[in-house]
Amino acid sequence: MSTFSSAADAAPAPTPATPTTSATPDVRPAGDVVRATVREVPDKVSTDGLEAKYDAAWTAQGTYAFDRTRTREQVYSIDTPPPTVSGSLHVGHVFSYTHTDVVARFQRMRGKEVFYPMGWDDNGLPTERRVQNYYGVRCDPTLPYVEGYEPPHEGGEGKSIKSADQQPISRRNFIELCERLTVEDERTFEELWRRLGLSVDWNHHYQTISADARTVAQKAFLRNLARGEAYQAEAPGLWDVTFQTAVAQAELEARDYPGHFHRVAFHPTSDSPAAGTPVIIETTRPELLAACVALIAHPDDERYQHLFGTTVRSPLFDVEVPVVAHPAAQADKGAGIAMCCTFGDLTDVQWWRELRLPTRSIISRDGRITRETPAWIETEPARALFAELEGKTTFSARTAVVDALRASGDLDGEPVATQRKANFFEKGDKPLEIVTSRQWYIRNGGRDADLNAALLARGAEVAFHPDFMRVRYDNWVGGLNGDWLVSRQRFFGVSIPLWYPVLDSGEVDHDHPIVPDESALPVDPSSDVPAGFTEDQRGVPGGFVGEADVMDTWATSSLTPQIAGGWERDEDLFARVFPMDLRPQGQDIIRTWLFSTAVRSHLEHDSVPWRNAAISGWILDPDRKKMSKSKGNVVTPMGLLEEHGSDAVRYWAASARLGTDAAFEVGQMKIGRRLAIKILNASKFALAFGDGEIVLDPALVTEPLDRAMLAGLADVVDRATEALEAYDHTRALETTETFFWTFCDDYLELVKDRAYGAGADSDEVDAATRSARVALGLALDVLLRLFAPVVPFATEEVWSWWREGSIHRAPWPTSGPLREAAGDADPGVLAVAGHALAALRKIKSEAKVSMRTPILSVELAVPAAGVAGVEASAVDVRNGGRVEGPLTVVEAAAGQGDPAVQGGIVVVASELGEPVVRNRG
RNA sequence: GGGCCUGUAGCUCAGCUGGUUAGAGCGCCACGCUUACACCGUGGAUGUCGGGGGUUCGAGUCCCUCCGGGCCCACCA
Repeated sequence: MSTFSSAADAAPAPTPATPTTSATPDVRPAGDVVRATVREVPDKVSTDGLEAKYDAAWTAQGTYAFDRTRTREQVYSIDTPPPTVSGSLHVGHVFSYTHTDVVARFQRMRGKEVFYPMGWDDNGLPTERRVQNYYGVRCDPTLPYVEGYEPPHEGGEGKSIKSADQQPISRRNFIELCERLTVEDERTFEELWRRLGLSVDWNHHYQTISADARTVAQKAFLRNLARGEAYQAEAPGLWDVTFQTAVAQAELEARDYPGHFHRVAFHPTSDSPAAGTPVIIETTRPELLAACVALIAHPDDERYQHLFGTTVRSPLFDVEVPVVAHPAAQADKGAGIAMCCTFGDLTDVQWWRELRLPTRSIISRDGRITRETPAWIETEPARALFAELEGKTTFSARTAVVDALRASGDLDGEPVATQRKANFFEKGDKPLEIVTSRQWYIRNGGRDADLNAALLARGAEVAFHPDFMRVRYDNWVGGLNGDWLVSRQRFFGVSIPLWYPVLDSGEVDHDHPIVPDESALPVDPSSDVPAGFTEDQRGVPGGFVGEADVMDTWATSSLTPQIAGGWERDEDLFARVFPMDLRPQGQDIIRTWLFSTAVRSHLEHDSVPWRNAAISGWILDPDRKKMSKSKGNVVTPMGLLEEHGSDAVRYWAASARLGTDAAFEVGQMKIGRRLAIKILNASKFALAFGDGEIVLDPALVTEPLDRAMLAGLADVVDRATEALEAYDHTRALETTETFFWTFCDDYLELVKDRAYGAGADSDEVDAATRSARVALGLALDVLLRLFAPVVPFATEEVWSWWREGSIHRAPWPTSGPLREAAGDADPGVLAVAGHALAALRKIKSEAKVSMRTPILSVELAVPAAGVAGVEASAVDVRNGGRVEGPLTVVEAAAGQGDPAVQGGIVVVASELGEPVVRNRG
């Protein structure tokens, strides 16, 4: 499958089918009043089926199609996280992708042309495992490509297949199977995203294992190599014995690991001043005793001064090792004197390097003790003992060594259980070992203070949302202790695009890699042949060998802006979208994805990759634990959307701030559903008055209450806009929502009768009625657009009743026209009128009668500040409260009334009419 | 050990630069089928703002300290 199939590649851009697909500023010449005609309002509104209806409509109309003729300034580009296919999407994805979509929709309505691609991450261990099990194959890069290959079986879902039963195939065949398998996953994922209402331009999607992505990854690597930013080194490094691959610092995870302290006696040599007194060290890894190269204590440690410069002999293996001083040794740890082995941990590596100690490695790459007795073990009993350890796992070797120590009397006391921390590969389940190997690195500031400072400065150029997430970036960059290890000894992935000459001696010359021409990318060195060579020269003296390693999956994902933006493939597009505006992502991968992307962009483009980073929080279980992928599967995202509706689920997601963990709460979704339904119903009502023509002319709004409402709405628009500009969608939603409920509960009730035209005898609509109708139209017009980013389906449905085109291409509202209509009206008038209405309702509620019951007379004591407001809206208050007799307003005495209850308005006296009883069938 | 976030009504959360008597929704109680909505409406009850100190005329908000949750880094002798 091609990465960017379609419209996006072929300039010019698709012409939007509807005239309003491009946002225009919400400014119009005076007198150019929008006249909307209401049509087709359903008798019974519903949110059901809106997802399918509008997904189809948006696709057909190209509502979200990216117009690539726009300039960089007009574009808002998003570096979407590519979800791992072969995993499954869970509620956490729905949560964070909704946040991004809210931003995308807002920016689009603000007039930006939004570049919002979708990627699929199908390059990595999850896909590798899945392809193995599904097809019963495994990747063996030494094998040649087979044209038209068919796997032994298909659909071996669920159970894993022993590697012996897997058919070995070439890397290229393996990648093809991966692409075949992930097509289905991607279809499922796309269905979910469409149903959720992500306003992605589906013409722009990519796969991290596609030829285009591989080309970008390899090209960027070759550029790094050419500039000296990529290099190889033979060095001890962290190694996962299960996956048998080197592991990068960023993939480490410290976990608790049970172990034991063992006190082990070393014996000073006969010429030592300490001869005769054993030196006791403590170790949790006695199985490494044979790999001991020194005992090390802190230079200031009084206890060991007399030993520095002398030698001791190890127990059992009888190897002579020096006792040396090094400041990294800590007097308060263990016995204060450590056994340095090559290599037990990273401190050992440091000592080995700085003290120039010999290398005595006994752990092989499969995590077992070497199968050859090392030369430095000389005595016969020692060699015999080691022979027994050969091939054992570290676990059983430890038992054997401890037994031998106990037998020889060199174990001081019995092992003491302890809980220690060990480094694990985040996807592995055995502690990492340290083995020496040749690996490729990319400079990331871990060994270079200048580069480190430059990358910290890049971080400072990015606006983090929320800002405190920047600390994670700074801490990580500041704490780096080595360059980025990018080579992996895996079989599936993007190849490191290099070959090496084979010398006449038959040795491989790693120092002079053979580099492909960029035009030849992507290459697979295990099956492709470097220029100037032929396949029969592979692996023979005078010929070449291909680099067997693949790149770290982050080495590809760190280039998502380049992959999605068309770097070096579509430079015209790239110039319009890069550096991107937004990187949305989870907080857990700041040190990996976010940082590595910053590194690549800095090195290749001397630029930040994006200006903003929006970091979403976790979804927590009801028991406040992070909802893991496996647990998340209990509630499938599609099930959620089907049960509650997409608008409802989006509402739940949008209610949580960026960077803050949120509870998985069905209740919040129900509220969202209620909001969506309310939007439909209130809109239906607001559009129901008059002859169906809504004239959105601010000049026609004359009534104080209507003006007050619009003045309040103008404030809401300003506040919501400001919040969204600051990536605070929660505040924008809350502000809008609060206003909306007041609008429904109070304003609609107050204005209802006047809008119907009650009291107007003639066909001629009087000014007060017209004022209400116009105000309703203006308010609805704005409210719908304010809600559109969060509740795209219900708002689009309402829009379709009376407006042209998609609301999602309508301009974001501005407060200008509302203020024009409101004049100098005080928004407080609506609040006061609402309080007065509530006071009247309370009379009926306490009398336990229907709200339709008329009030024959009432006297209200209103706080001084509200008197004018109640008087100005008296007609509406009377209508809303069904006051059929006198409504008297007096000023409340100081201390009278509770401001928290009906704004301090107190009913002094009231008389109710006969309760209205009416049964509607 | 270092750092970040967090602790407000039974639940989920607002509370911006310190300023009347601390808010919302859900849930709960009572009432009401009102020509937008019963997937509804109306009214009501509910808080030692984690504890303790301090600054201030005034602290949920600022400072110190302790306690509880979550996370990141470091810690493998």
